[in-house]
Parts: sequence; C-alpha cells; structure tokens
Amino acid sequence: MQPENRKSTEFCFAWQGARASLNLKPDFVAMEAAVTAIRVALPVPLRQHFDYLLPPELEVSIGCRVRVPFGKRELVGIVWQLAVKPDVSEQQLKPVLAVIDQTPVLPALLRQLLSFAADYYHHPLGEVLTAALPALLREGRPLADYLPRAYRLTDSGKAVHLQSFSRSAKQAELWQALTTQALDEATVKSHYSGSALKQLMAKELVESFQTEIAPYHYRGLAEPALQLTADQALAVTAVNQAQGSFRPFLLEGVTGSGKTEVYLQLIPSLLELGQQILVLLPEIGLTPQTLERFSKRFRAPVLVWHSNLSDGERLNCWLQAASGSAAVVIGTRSALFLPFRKLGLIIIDEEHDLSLKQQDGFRYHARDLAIKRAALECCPILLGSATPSLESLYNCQQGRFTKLTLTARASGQAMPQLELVDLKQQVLQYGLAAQSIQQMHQQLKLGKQVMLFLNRRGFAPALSCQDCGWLTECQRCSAFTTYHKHSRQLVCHHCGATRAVPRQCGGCGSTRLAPVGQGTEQLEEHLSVLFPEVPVTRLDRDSTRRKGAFASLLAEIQQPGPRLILGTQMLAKGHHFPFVTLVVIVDVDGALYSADFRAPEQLGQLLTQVAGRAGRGHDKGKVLLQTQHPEHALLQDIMLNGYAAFARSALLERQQTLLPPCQYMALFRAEAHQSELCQQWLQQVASYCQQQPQVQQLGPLLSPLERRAGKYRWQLHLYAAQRPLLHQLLSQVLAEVSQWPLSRKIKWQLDVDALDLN
DNA sequence: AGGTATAGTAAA
DNA sequence: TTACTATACCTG
Ligand SMILES: [Zn+2]
Ligand SMILES: [Zn+2]
Repeated sequence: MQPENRKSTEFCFAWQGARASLNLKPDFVAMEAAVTAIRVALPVPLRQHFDYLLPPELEVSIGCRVRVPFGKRELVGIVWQLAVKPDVSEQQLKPVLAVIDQTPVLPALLRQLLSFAADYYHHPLGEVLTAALPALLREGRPLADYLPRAYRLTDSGKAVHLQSFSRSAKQAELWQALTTQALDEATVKSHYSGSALKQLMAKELVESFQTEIAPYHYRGLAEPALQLTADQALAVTAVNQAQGSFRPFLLEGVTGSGKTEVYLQLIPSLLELGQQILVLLPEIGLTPQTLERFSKRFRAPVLVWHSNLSDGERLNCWLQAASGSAAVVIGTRSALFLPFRKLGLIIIDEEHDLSLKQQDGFRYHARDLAIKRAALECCPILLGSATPSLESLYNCQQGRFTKLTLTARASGQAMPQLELVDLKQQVLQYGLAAQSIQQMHQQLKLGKQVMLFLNRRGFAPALSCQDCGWLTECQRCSAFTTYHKHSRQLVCHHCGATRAVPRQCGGCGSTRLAPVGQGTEQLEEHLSVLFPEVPVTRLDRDSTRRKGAFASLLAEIQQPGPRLILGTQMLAKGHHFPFVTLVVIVDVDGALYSADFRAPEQLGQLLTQVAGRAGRGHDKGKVLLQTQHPEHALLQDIMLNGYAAFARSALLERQQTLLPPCQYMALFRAEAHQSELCQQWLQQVASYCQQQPQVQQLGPLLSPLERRAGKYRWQLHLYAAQRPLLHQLLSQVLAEVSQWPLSRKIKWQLDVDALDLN
C-alpha cells in the first residue's frame, strides 16, 4: 500500500482492531521452527481460524482454494496465510487434501478488504467470505470448468477436404467455417448443428480448447451527452481531477437536478483508459432503469449484479469483472466484493438509503466498505443523494469528504411547493381533508396525476371489537395483525404469520368486529368511491408481489391522463412519475414521536424524497402534508428551510446529544424464548464492558418490538467518542463471550454502526 | 453451519 | 425393549 493511500484509509476508518494486528504480524519464530501450517478461511460461522499442514508434494499460494477435512466433513476454503505458527499442537493438525487453484481466486486487495470487514464488523471471516464469493466457486470445481471454450480444427481436420463431407451438409458447413478461424462456444451453438459438432469431434477432426476472457474494448459514446449545467460541470471536473487517487465526494442534488448525468459523464475518460466503474444501488428494483441509461450511453459492456441472478449468471459477472471484460457493473450491496481487474471509480446512488446496510448475518454497510475499497484501489468514490445521510454530511464537515452541490433542477423548473394541512380543524373523509380532496379534483380535472403516500400496507392495522375494544394480535409477537381484505387474512407484518379472519371477538365473543385505522388497500377502495371516473394504481409490496407486476404498474403510470397513484415508501425510491403534479402525504404523524434517534432523519429524507416526485415533468408541483401536529419543529423546519437546513440542525442535535455520527456505536442483540436469559446475558456483557469507562452503555433494554416469532428480544447499546476504544473493547468482550455457557442458550449478535434500532 | 454423540421420552 | 426427537458439543 502506498503511504498516501494508507493515510487516507485511516482517515475514514481510524481504528485498529486487536485481531488485525494479531493476524497480520508475520511470525518469524514460526518460520524457523520445524512446524509451520497454512491458515485457511472456511465457510463456517466460527470466530476462530483453522490451520492445516501442507503435504510436501503440494504447493499453494495465498488466495487459492483448497479442499480440507473439517470434523467429519470436507470443506472448500481459501488459503489466507502461509507459514503460520499454528495455535494448536502439531498432532491436532490435519493435512490439506487437495489444492484446487494454481492462481488465486481472491486477489490480495480483496483479501485485505475482507479481513478488514471481518475485523471491523467483528464477524467470522468465513461468513464474510461467503458473502463475497460466488456459490459456484465454493463448490470446489476448477475454474477452468467455467471458462469459455472455443473450437478449432485438429491437424487431421486441416488435412481433410470438403469432399469428405459430401454426405453431411451440416458438417461441411461447420468444417468450412473452422478452416478460416476458430469459433467460440456461443457462435457454434447458435449458428451450427450440435450433432455435426459432436460427430466432427468424435472423428477427431475438431477439438475444443480453453479461451481467455478478453478485456473490454471501448468504442465511444452511443448517444450524445447532455449539456451540463454549471454545477454539474463543476462536479464532473472535480471528480475527474481525482482520477487515480483515493478521494471521497458527496454529490448533494435535489430530485431532478441531474445526478445521473454527472455519473454518466464521469465514465468516458475512464473507459478510454480501460478502467472499470462500479455503480452501487440500494435496491434491485432500481437496476433496470439504471442499466438502461448506462448501456444506452456507452459502446462498452455494462453488466448487472444482484441477488436475483442465477449462480451461473453470477459467476459469469464475477469472471467478467476479474478479466476486465466488464466495463461498468451496476449492482446492489454485494457487488462491492467483485474482483475488478482495474477499478477506476465507485459511484453509490441514494447513499442515504438504509438498504445499503445488510440487515442480518454479516451486517455490513456497503457505502462504508466501498469507501474502504476505494482507498485500497486508490480511486475516487462518489456518493450521491438528494437527501444525504447525516453520516456523510458529518464527513464533509470534518473535511473527510468533498461536497459537491447541484442547486437547481437541470430542466430549470421550480421545486415543488410544500404546504401543511392542519387536520385538527378538519372533518376528514376517508382520512383525507376537504382541502386535499378539492385540490386533487382540481389536478385530475386538468388531466394530471395525483400521488398519495401512505406508509402502511394492508386494509387496516388491526380489527377491533365494537363492544369491548379487543384488538387482533399476533400469537407469537407483541404486535397487532394487519387486516388484508383481498386475501381475507390477518397478517403479522413482523413474523409473517397469517390466519383466517375471526368471526368473533377473542375477548367477549361479540361478532361486531371492525377495521381500525387505514392502510393502502382501504385507501384504494375509498379513492374509487371519491373519484369513480379516475383509474387508481396502488404500489406496495402486496400489489407488486407477482413477478413482473412492478414493471407493469410502472408502465401504467408512464401513460399520460388523470390517475391516482397511491403507495408506500416504494414511491420514494428513485422512480420517475412524469405526470404527477400533486403529492398528498396522508399520514406520517406516527413517525414524529418515535423513540429512535434516527427517526427524524429518516422522516426528513422520506418526506423530501416523496415530495420530489411532484412536478418532475413540465408542470410545477405541489405537496400537501396532512398532520395533526402542524406546529411540530421537524415539519416546520423541512417546510420552511428544506432538507439541507433541516439536516444541519439535526446534525447539530446529534453533536449535542453525543449520538452517531459524532460518536461511534455498536449494539448487542439477544433473543430467546425466555426473556430473563437475554437480559442476564446482556447484563454480563454490560458488566464486562464496565472495565472501559470511556465506553457509555445504554441498557439492557427490551427492543421496541418486545417479542417476535415467539422470542423475546433485548439490546445493549455502546457508545464511544473514539472508534479504537470501542473496537478494542468489542474484541475483548467477544473473546470472553465465547466462553460463557449462557451464550449457547440464546441467539445473540453484534451490530456495528447499527441503523435499525428495532 | 452441520454432523454426531447423547439424553430424554413415547410407543410396542 | 426400540424408535424417534431435542440438545449439547465439536470442528485445526
Ligand atoms: Zn407475528
Ligand atoms: Zn369483544
């Protein structure tokens, strides 16, 4: 690593894990001693490493796959270190069974990234590896099995004449084609007869051979670039100047300010140099539209990577990244681990989106690890958002990131006007104020579209007994069950349990059960009563469950003409609604008084993102925010000053209350059928952590959702002003935890930089 | 994780 | 007694 580069890395991730220094320090004593072993990373969720003997007849280098015995089974692992002094005695070591690769499947830089991730998130290396390596490579077949093959004539094939195929026109055709040049597998399969090929190979006239995947060849722009605004041009210049060095940028630009065009114009100069570009998106749903814009622009291969790919497609993308034949890869979280041959730039769109952090198992944040990767690769990284996270804004404030701002909408049109609708003075009709309904009518009459945002799917959040007030609850969670009218079920949105709608009250036996509260399914029904002539499109997880449903609903919305569009937060995620001129935010009051310190930030982002859907076409937009609390500081701030100013004051508040991003945090979670066991275990963790008084504790506390799927849930928060302090303590406490018998009786996990405090 | 030895328990 | 299931334990 170059000194300049290392400095920058520590800039963003200033910490030193105890494990890292243990692992990476070369042990010269071991080199001299007779017994040395190799350390292998194995796909098991264990926080230890495993060492093996390398039989003298075998040779292996770091980063190659090996097959090893493990208990009573065999596993494929990756050589992580050579010549280590084993941490168990010589007799306990088993020999490596086979070496699979001659050249590493994981390059050094990627191994460094994975080691870093395992240390930083205090997660077993084996599971980190599992997240990074395509499933097919974990099966242990040689790489050659997956590389493309081509066909050519053998010497005897070259010696024969066309006349020898007089009885088979198909064979003649293929043979003749091969006399001029070798043909790759795909060409032969698509243009020639399979049986002819088989016969020619049986006669040993044709043979197959392995080919290399060649780096891409850039053939220029496929469509002209758009004219940039002054702001956009500045942003492009700034990032271009950072080519070849690690430098993080934050691109803050309101919806419609042309962030994507900035991304697109950063790419050609890198393609000229043969470098690769990684574009990370928070959700699969955003890949199609992004793929379309990128592949339309460049005559170079643009690939996608996400969890819906088959194992084969995944490996293919992985190999193309490794060989340099992929120019641009557009992908979700785990694309971050692709083995690029020469990465020139990382772009993260919607960097504020919580989906960028994995919510189970290995809980990494793709944005944060991407910054680390950019540092290792010595390339710039650009984070884009209309509503940047407080983390990134703080990094700008601290001088770690360079902030680039796009102030105006690229089309020159005005930002939508935001108006609060005070519900206290109003008689509501189906949850809508008279004022909202009147303005909806007005826009629909003009042939415009109206969008309604309601972040609650289903028909109603619960059913209630009219006689005794009993509410339908989930048997296994401390939560009500949502009534879904269409599927005639009560569904628990926390554990997924469903049951038929009861005829009688569970408390008093009354049959007078009625829905309480309103979800999207109910609002849809009411809208078609209020506006019988207007088509309604509902976008939520239920209406888009069917394969292809999402795309067809989006297509519906792209049609001009009056339409009501209603949906959940799905509406906030980067899709274009060209004919929407009015957005009605039906009810977000629940989020105004949440206990989660991140709730205001998330609400601010959500409101701004939803509001941004108004007036992206030619018409000026308007946003109506219905609320019982029009005087609430957050709403006032957002309405009067916009997101940027709101975020500044929110960040100031975090500073004053000593919360992230101004402090570093980690969270222990515990889950068990017996509540006391969780509390007891977390108390043990808390007690141990008291040895470091500079790390503040909060808890053990019951989680906001006390019981989920039959298990009680507790958490313990840890906060520290300095990252190294916190991480050293975590390493120590984890070593301790593995010795406790209680640790095996409950399910526990550690969440570093936890975002979701549920 | 996943395989296995072992303890616990219901039927025959 | 056997047959099956829940649980503790271990992996180099
Ligand atoms: Zn439930
Ligand atoms: Zn009742």
